[in-house]
Amino acid sequence: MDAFEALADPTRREIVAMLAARERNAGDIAARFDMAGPSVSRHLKVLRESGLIAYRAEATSRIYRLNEQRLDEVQQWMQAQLDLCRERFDRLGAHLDRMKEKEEGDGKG
Amino acid sequence: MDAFEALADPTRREIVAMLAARERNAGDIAARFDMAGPSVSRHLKVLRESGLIAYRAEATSRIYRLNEQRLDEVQQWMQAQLDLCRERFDRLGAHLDRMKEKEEGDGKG
DNA sequence: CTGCTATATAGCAATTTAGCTAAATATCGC
DNA sequence: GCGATATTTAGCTAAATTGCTATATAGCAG
Repeated sequence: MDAFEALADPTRREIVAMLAARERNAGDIAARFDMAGPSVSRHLKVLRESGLIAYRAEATSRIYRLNEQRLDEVQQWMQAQLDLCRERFDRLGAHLDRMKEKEEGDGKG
Repeated sequence: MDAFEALADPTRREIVAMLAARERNAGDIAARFDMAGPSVSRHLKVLRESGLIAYRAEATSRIYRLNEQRLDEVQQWMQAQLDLCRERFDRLGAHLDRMKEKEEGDGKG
């Protein structure tokens, strides 16, 4: 999953956010950045190669759109880590609960 | 949010996944990789500075744990983009539904 | 085919990164 | 304090990345 690498750059994250709202052509995207056109074009290429975005040609312009599926893959990896993290936390909570109940059951306190 | 940059590296993602399951000391983490200890140590540093992990010292070892909060921030950014994406898709669906109803109401077809 | 617009690629310089080995730091047992 | 263990920092090199400008490609208007 090379998408993580693509998302490491703030310019590319902005592009992703722009395209999450709606599709846009390369020129509109480039216009939003204080950066030479070719530089933005390269960012688009990285995003394309990561599978996070795709485009269709329309006359002379290329209309970019987000590829939800790839974005979802990244999302799910993140979610999986969080789930593991929280599951562990829950187990700890349950464990402490059991300890507490046992203590109370022992007539201690 | 520098955490995205930290997550760009596959070794660091593996470390995150390891720590999502449970906390571990630096040596255990390093042992899992076919890489010199100092190299792993540097990855740990990057993760630390990104706020994704933290550690506590215990005797001579440093016990690392995931910082769920930072992970959650990344997760939420991802989720926000997906939500935007899907919301737009829903609007399109609703729009098409309205079109279809209108057509049927027109007695066309 | 020519010129115009939209976009991408080539090639370059500066910066960053990931790996390595060697050395420093810190804790523990004596 | 000394030696052993655990871990990090320093300093290096090779490779990758980012930005730039100049050039190439592709469709459209005439």
